[in-house]
Amino acid sequence: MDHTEFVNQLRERGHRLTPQREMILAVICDSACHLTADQILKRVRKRYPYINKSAVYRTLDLLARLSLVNPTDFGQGRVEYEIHQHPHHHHLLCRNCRQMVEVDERVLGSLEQTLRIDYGFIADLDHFAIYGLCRKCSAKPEKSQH
Amino acid sequence: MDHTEFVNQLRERGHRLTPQREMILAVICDSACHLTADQILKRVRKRYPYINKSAVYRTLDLLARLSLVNPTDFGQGRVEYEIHQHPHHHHLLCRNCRQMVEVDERVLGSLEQTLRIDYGFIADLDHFAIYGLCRKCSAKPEKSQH
DNA sequence: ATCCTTATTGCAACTAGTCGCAATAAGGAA
DNA sequence: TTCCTTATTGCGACTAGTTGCAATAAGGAT
Repeated sequence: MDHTEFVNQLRERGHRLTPQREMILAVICDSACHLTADQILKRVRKRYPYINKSAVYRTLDLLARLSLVNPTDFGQGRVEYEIHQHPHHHHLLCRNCRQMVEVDERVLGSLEQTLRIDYGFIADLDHFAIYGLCRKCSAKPEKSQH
Repeated sequence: MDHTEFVNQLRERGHRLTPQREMILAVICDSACHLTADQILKRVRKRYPYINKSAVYRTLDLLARLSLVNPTDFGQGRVEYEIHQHPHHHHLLCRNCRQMVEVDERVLGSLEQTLRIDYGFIADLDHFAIYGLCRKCSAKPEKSQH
């Protein structure tokens, strides 16, 4: 995926395009999967070793607010970023085997609707992963789950 | 709420009862609302100034694994603990006014069922808060949401 | 091309939480 | 009561992420 459209988005919405931001966006666009802030920092440093980690955190924060990247909170302080995609998918994370399953966004559709209609609450359901036990691990006896 | 039943639970499940653990449980039982690890540490220190923060984190971890306390991840690294209660409630957190609304656990019942039936995934839906905009804030124009 | 405003960066100090390891003490056995 | 095993604690060093502030530079105006 080309990152020029993301760069344009940034400019169009009144934010400055700095070399740091451009490099961070390029790294995220080039990656097929989720990246942690630290992985992004390390990859940017291959091109420009002087980049500061504050710039990375602040840029990721901005890109998330602009919905250009999507952070997913996997709990235990693990947050991973990926380019914002449609249709969005949610993440089921097995706490036993650590395997991650991606599910269609429609799975959370009725929850979103219930919260909106019954509570007037416009929920943002994209930002967390759901913990639990996957099909395999829930079938196993407790013992093998160490 | 008395904490002796929680202390007994600990012992019955083969864990040692240390003064540190007893004090941590007492603090959580005495509090009507959620507490962060740091708040718990500070309150325990009023009784016993020498307690170490590692002990607090490790105890909270243990109590959560035993389902005696319930940690809720509010995102941005904010985790708060409360005594495990039935029926459980979920947390809706407004990202604009920071107000928290508690909703009945049944609101997430059909999601839990869908994940179990369609994906064989036994979800633990108690551990996170749902971000979004509350009724008041979603009605306001964007401006006042600074 | 130069200037100007102010958004953004780098830095350094800070907070929250984790981890390995040696010392301690809980609680069962003798 | 004393001993023994080993779970638990305290410590200190570490990681991830945040923040205030001075220096820098993006990009619009002249």
